[in-house]
Parts: sequence; structure tokens; C-alpha cells
Amino acid sequence: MRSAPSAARKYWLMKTEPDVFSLQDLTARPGQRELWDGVRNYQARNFMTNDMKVGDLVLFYHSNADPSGVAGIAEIIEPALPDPSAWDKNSEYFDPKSTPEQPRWFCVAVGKPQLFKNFISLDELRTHAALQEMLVLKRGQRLSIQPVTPQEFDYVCALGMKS
DNA sequence: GCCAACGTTGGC
DNA sequence: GCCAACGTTGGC
Repeated sequence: MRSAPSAARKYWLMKTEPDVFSLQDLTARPGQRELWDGVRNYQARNFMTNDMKVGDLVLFYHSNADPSGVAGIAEIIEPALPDPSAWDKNSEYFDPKSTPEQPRWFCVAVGKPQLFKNFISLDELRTHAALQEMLVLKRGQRLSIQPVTPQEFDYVCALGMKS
């Protein structure tokens, strides 16, 4: 069956520091599922609450790494829910302004990790004309969740999976 | 660990 | 609602 345009799958790039949580870590999680908690930026939050849908696909980006780059892909497997780390006093993501009654921060669940055969470094991304508009390549772009076009997603995937 | 870029906070 | 100070991100 054909999906309505409003239900069209969207594509994202999500940054994580692999020392903290890597794509390999996601693969090792029970059910290969993890909450994408700790997002404390309104623009990134709004992407999760307003635009992300279950089934959207994600370029899984390792930042602050050696080298940084796209390690593989994952999928949004649960829609946004209040981020429980915000009201956990022991969490580094604790935010007293967020409460269970009035949550300020939200998180989606990611799963279905697929590690690329080829890690696509930031340097390599820069060499491809088709990828020049990717936000992650823009100077000073710090958003931890970024939209990518279907074309960019497919292109990076092809690079990552080719032998 | 440096530092440019940029988001957030808070005094006014 | 301006904007300086401060904090964070993330490549290098």
C-alpha cells in the first residue's frame, strides 16, 4: 500500500560521542533499543516531538571521535516521550525545571542498528559534491539532531555499505 | 586542551 | 527585549 505524503519516512542525523554511547553499544543493548535521552536543546527537542515518526531512519554520527563520522544507521522505534533523565537528580542531564507533571524535555527510542561496512569519516563526507549541503559539514553547526534529505541519506548509506 | 561558534541566561 | 557574560559543542 502507498503511504500518504504526510506519513512519508523522514531522515535524520543524530550525533553521539562514542565514548559515551556508540552504535556498537546500541547493538549490544537488550532488544537493541535505547532511549535517546539527554537532549537539552529546544530545536533538537522539537524535531523529536514534532517531526520524528516511528520508522524514520537515522545516520548514526560519532562526534568528538577519532575520527568523527557516520558509523551506520538506526531507526526511530518509539515516538517521543518525556525524558526521565531530566528529573533524575543523579543524572548529569538533571533539570529541575522539568518535572513528571510538566516535562520540558523529551526523547525518542532508537533501535535496529546497522553498522556500516565502511565508517564514513567527516573528511570523506566533505569530498562528495552530493553531500555539500549536509548541515553536519557546516561550520559552527552544533545541533545534535539534524534533518537530512532522502538523497543524502541514500548516498551516505551507499558509501557505507559498498564493498 | 584550545578556541570559534553559537545557545542560554539574567540584569537592566 | 537588548545584549554581555557565560556555558557548551565539537573539530582540530
